[in-house]
Amino acid sequence: MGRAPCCDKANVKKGPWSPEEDAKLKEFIEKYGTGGNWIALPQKVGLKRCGKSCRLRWLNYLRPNIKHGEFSDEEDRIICTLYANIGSRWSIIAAQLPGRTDNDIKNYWNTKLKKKLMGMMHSNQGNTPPFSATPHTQSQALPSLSQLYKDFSSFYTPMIKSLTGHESISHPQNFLYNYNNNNIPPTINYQYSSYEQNQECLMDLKCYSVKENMLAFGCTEASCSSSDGSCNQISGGKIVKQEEMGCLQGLVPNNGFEENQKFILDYGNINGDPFLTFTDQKPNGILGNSSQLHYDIEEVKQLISIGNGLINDENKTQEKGMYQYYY
DNA sequence: AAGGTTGGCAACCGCATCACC
DNA sequence: TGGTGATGCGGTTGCCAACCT
Repeated sequence: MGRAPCCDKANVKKGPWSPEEDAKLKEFIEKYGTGGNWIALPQKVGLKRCGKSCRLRWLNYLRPNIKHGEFSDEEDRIICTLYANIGSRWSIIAAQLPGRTDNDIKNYWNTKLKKKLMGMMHSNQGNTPPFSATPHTQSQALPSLSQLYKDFSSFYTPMIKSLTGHESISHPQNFLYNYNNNNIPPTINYQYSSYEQNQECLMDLKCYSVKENMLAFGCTEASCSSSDGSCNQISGGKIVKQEEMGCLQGLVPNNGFEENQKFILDYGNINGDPFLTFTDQKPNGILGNSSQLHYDIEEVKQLISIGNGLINDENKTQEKGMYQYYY
């Protein structure tokens, strides 16, 4: 037996809203609010509409400060950046764009922005992306990190330039290469913080400094100002309490990873001292502990290419999963 | 001018999650 | 703590206007 429908389908009007219906709904909500119950609302307002339909109409069209019309370049850039990081989490993306609704952004992405990006990619050297869309298998050799960087630079930099206005990303600026995650094409995240300057915030994502920048997905502010000392951050699309994110409390020793979890590898080089940081990511997207280890680039490559299992700093084995390289 | 095609967008649907009892 | 209803989200549909042939 299926669940009961939220309203009497036979007696509700569907399709486009009339100006009269809009006016009724708007006036009622502005006067009395929703009362926390959308299902009961249409009856109170005197509309033959489903509660869900009323909610949608209000949120996407009638509520104050809704922005309609053309998206700015800045909005384009934010959408592209967040989409590259978190995918089609439209509500989270919308939260970063005041006045825009998730539906608006979704439609805009599907009808215009995606095509615009594809156009840029295809016009770039007339080539397909230099990264294999085939999921990585154990028998495949991973490309070297320096090769990844070269490929990335030559293929994506013109596109990024057109989106951001930035000339180029120069080594050792960090970028994120999302390898073996079954996305086609593999996702690229580009970031601009520099190791030298140890910037707290990346250019457009308001991310953390290098040590914590694996937390960068959709973060709001690096600082915390709420009265109780806690605050919410968005990580991997999930809102989590800051204190839940071990990374923010400093680098803590890693004691191994749970099975089938993802992790992020952060390769860097400070004053000629290469390091590898990996951060475990729970299945729900929350990032947990991280450790900083000192390997050279060949060791990193070797580490990445070893087979299944868990990763920790003692046995240097790894699980299959999503590998995100920072340079 | 008319029919067909495409693009844009509002709205709907079904599912997952949340909140409350 | 499990059940139930409400809410929120993302994917999809369908309508309409603009454009093409």
